[in-house]
Amino acid sequence: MSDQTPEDCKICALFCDSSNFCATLSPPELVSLSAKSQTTTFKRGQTIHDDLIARWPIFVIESGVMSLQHLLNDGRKTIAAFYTRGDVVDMRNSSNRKVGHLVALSKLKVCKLSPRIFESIVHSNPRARSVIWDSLRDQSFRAIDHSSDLAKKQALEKLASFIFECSHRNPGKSKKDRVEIPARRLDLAEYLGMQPETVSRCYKILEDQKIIKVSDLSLIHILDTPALRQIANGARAEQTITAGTRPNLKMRSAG
Amino acid sequence: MSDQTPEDCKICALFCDSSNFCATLSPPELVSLSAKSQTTTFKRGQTIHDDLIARWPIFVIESGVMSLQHLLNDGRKTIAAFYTRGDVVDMRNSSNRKVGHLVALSKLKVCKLSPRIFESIVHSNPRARSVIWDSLRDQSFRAIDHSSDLAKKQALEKLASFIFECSHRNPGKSKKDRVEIPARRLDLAEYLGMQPETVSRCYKILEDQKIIKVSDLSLIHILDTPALRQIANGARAEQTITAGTRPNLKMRSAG
DNA sequence: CGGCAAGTTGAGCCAGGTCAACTCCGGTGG
DNA sequence: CCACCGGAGTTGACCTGGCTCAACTTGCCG
Repeated sequence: MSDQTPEDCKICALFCDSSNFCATLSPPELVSLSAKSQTTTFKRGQTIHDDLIARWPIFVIESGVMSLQHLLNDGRKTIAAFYTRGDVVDMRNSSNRKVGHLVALSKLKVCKLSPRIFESIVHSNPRARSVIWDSLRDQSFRAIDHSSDLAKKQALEKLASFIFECSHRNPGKSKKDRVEIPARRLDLAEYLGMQPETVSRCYKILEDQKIIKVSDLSLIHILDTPALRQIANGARAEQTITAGTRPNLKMRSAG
Repeated sequence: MSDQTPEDCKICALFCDSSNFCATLSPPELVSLSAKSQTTTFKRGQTIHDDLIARWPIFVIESGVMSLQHLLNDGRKTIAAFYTRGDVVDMRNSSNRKVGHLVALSKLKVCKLSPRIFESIVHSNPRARSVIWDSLRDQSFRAIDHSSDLAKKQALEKLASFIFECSHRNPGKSKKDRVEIPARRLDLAEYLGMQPETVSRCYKILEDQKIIKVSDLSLIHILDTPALRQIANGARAEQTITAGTRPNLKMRSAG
């Protein structure tokens, strides 16, 4: 049975991650899906063009990070959603509505699936259907969560939420207290609806309060999970940006 | 054939609206779904309890408006999503993740569907599956759109976007320029991540600029669609809240 | 090593949050 | 039928979180 599994699939995100969508498939299904699929890579900043999406509306993120961006008329940019390893992106209605541009935020590898084969597998295999349905529903609720973060949370609270979101989204890699942030400060700001300067200041506050430690621009250690959770859930920090930085700055300039 | 259609179904939102999900069903399918479904009504402000959702995780909005609310620890409330007539709500993963509370925003009638029958229809009927899948994907993209509205738009821009969102969501009722707003000011504020006072001020600006006319708290007329569209798409209004109201207020107090 | 892009720090300002007073309206009871 | 009440909405005045702009530092790539 395993000897029938195509080689490529053994390392594929859809096979290993993504709640094992491909692992629910029978070998013949897997072979036929694999035969009609293609991987493509993108460099950071590259946009996935509309005509490519029209031809291959369904794909899986193999590695790297992809963003769905919206642009306002005057140039303000928003990252409306992130997709990471194992996420299944289904753009089959992108022609009906203006969903935005897909842009690679890092070196990105995607596996484009044949819509026809995908559909026929979803039809015939109830377990596969259930997995893919759950994943789609999960994306929907993730977007809803993100909306509510943006709606009422303050900058510090949004950042704290985001750290937990990252930690939940790659449970393998992060050993609970180590969280990988898959984006640059600028991207992060665009996702959280704030300015890069503000992101930077918020990180500083969390570091000063010994709640996190920023080892690298893309890797942080959570030192005090309950405190971070408190902030993320909106137990309104008495230390806001103003209260947090300005006294510190004064102290620093005084010392 | 039509004599086999259960009476209840003829007026059901899932049958008439919702891209005609039920209309794709064969009479026997419809009969079996109908037999195992139940309608329930809620009053404004009522929460749909978790145990009800656990037993009936899939339902359709027949009439009225339902909201998905998130609550922060210090009491700040957000309406993360609206559901209106024809929307299919699938909460089958609500146990895995904290999705929030479902609260009726008006007199609400929902039709609870048997998950088992629903699943079997989705399995056997490709057209029904495609319709329901599209609808779920649409909900997802709607949430993503909403995120990007909240992330970078100013208050006035968010309100303008919201008016278009309402107009698109019940294309039947609104005769292009008449838009029904299905929520109170307070709910609207919670959905758009702003204060009721600010919502009120923004309406006033749009009225003063002769872009809309508010006939009733829940019904507005769009007088200048291009201008409203401009604002919604972020062609940064030179008239912000401050610039809009304060001069007016001065004029008023001077006159 | 030089040049550019990303990130950080600082200072000032403004959009919108906050609080308080007032109006409007639907329901209730006398 | 009107007096009263309470909750929703509106208006005004003030205040602040975070945006803006500018200067600086850091890190990456050739």
